Amino acid sequence: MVKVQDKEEIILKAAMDVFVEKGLYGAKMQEIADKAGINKALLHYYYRSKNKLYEHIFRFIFTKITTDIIELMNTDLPFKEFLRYFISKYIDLLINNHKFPMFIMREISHGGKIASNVINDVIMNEMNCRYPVIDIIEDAMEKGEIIKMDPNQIIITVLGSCLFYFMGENIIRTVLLTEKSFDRNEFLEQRKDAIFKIIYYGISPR
Amino acid sequence: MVKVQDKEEIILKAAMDVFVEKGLYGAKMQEIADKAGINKALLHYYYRSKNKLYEHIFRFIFTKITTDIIELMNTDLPFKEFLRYFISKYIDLLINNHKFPMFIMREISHGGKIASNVINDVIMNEMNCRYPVIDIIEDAMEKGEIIKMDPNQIIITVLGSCLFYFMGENIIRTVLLTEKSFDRNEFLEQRKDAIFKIIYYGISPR
DNA sequence: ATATATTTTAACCATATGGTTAAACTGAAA
DNA sequence: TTTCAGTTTAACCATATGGTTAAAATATAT
Repeated sequence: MVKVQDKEEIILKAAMDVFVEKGLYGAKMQEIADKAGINKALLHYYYRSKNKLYEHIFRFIFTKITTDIIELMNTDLPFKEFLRYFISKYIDLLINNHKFPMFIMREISHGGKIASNVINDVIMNEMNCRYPVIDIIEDAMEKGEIIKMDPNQIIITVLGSCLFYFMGENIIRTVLLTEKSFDRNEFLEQRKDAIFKIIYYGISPR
Repeated sequence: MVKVQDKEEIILKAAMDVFVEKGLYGAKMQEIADKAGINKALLHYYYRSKNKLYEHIFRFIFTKITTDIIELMNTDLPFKEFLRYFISKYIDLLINNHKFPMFIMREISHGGKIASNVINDVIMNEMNCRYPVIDIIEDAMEKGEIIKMDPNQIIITVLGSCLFYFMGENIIRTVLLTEKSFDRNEFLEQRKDAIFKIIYYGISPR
């Protein structure tokens, strides 16, 4: 017989697939139950309501990617290497979780309670006010390695450049990257390099 | 009495608000009817079904922003000025339609028929195979004004840098831009400048 | 083996929702 | 004024869906 913990994990995995794919409203409890190989009543037995289950999933995913990113920022590398390292590892992260950004953004853009509760919790716990990146960037500015500007502009440019491909992959592939021989892995390796070069030299003194 | 065309516009506006805010599944016909000040039956009288209405809205929005962007690219400016102009105008566009990108992305990421039909139609009509930007970029590379790299990397970086703020505004404001005195307009003006500088100098020869 | 607690299920229930229908209303043409 | 096409509405319908219940099945302890 399947152990409780395993069963819980099976359910969670099924729920995650469906919610990530279709969002809160588009997901149906029946579909989740089917995917987990159980029936609806058991789903409610484990997770009292759709909203509870959804919040569970959202919290799990949001926490995972937040801690992953914070992990990436926790380094002593000098700025240039840090930037290269961060971009590369962040894109690796996205390759392995390519549907998460859209899922999170979709939920956040709704501005519902579920998202904001989780976000507040996670930010309270994981991030203590000031993130290390800001310090790393400001330090590099002090040393004259990069030009002075609002560090947030740099951060948003890095994140946006990395994320956009994954959020819009379908349309980008339809409109922009239309070659039949397109090699996703190769392109993403080039992408790491391009983002690093553009941004690093874009903020270097001239 | 309200004219037919006006009424149609009222309905379309209401439907747009609700669909953009909540997506296909989250939107309810009743809510759209209420917002338009009519009842459900009339909604079905004008637009036979929810899917039809949704496709109408999606097509309208997708066409609008696509043609707006193509319009921006239709210029004779030299590369440097073109890049500055494009970023500035594109962000202005996003300021005035800040919920559209998320709406479009959400739909596209589903990969449903509705989106792909519309996209194929619009791309067939509006874009004839090769976009002017690629030419502008490759031209600048020939002249040695910018370094050689896959033009798509530049395009994706520009679009991602511009779009990301609008797609993730809620979370960015929560996590990154937390000052009470934050001035959105001022920040976005700075953003135009930052994106231009980072990318232009990032792809300039050194 | 028996009793007890925990899992799992089939059958229901109440409500929400997309969609229909037939009748009533309205404005303009004849 | 009458007529008729085009509008608008209230009342309905069928289905889907989140959620409940009570009983059956299973595991565990004694």
